Amino acid sequence: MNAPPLTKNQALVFDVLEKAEGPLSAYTILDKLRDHGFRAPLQVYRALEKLLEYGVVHRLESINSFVACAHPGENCHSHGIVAFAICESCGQVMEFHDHEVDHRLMDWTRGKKFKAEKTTIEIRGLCEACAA
Amino acid sequence: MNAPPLTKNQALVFDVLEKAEGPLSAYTILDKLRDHGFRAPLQVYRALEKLLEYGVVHRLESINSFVACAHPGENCHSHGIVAFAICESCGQVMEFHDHEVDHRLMDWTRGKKFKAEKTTIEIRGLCEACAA
DNA sequence: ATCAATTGCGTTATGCTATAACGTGTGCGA
DNA sequence: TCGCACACGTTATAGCATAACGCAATTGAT
Repeated sequence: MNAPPLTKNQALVFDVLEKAEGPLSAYTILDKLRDHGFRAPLQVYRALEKLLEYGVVHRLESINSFVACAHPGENCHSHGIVAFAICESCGQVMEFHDHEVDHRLMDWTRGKKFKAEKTTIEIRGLCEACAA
Repeated sequence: MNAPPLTKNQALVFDVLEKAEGPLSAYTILDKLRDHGFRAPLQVYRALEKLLEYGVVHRLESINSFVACAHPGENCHSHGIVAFAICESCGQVMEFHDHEVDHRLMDWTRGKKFKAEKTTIEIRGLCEACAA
């Protein structure tokens, strides 16, 4: 699932996410792109759908937001399960991968014959700077 | 954080969740409780807030729904991180705990000096019956 | 070359999820 | 008895996401 060349809207949305300090909601992205002609949520959601598919953007389920993948250029889907630590104070997101966690979860799903499609791991709390 | 006696609304909401086959959205709960006098979303959300606090109900972030804890009577918060496998076909939810996963995530947060408050692990896919 | 299928795009409308803000009543300890 | 905390009810609003329609551009098989 490597990313094909992005369309205009996809590139605009991706650009906003990449330049952002932290995760953004779809409507925040929309507002940032009004000057570029965006007028409706669907324009954002449709672009996001593709960017998620290509693996260059992640969705943070617990805060209804989106963030650019921390591994530009690479195919993030191949790193196994992606985990996130989200600071509830400053909004910063750290993305990481842990193969041992993947392994444990896969063991569990295998044992239950559960066919996993998409796994979410999100840790909310305070980053080092904000916890001080 | 053991559960104090539930108020009327809390008991009603909890009862609906416990008798349900799978997770329910707040608005679905509301509809099921109209006969009991519920008229507004806040009545549900306020009850859910407490039930979540008491640990007798879990929120499934990835599907904006709520489910009764699978360990009635016990204090679920003491089991460590709760993980869920959610069947996208039949809606059934399996709740489980894996201390090794907890450890790995805690190791990571310790290393980053990240103060974890709430961790979400949700696996979406197909249960054994539905995958067949 | 042409037709059909696919994909992206724009727009309007709508539905679902969640909370703000205000007021009421009740119980309980100082 | 006063003040406080808490549950509750109601109205309104904010925030998140998609349905359904139509148009334009691209591609690719015949």
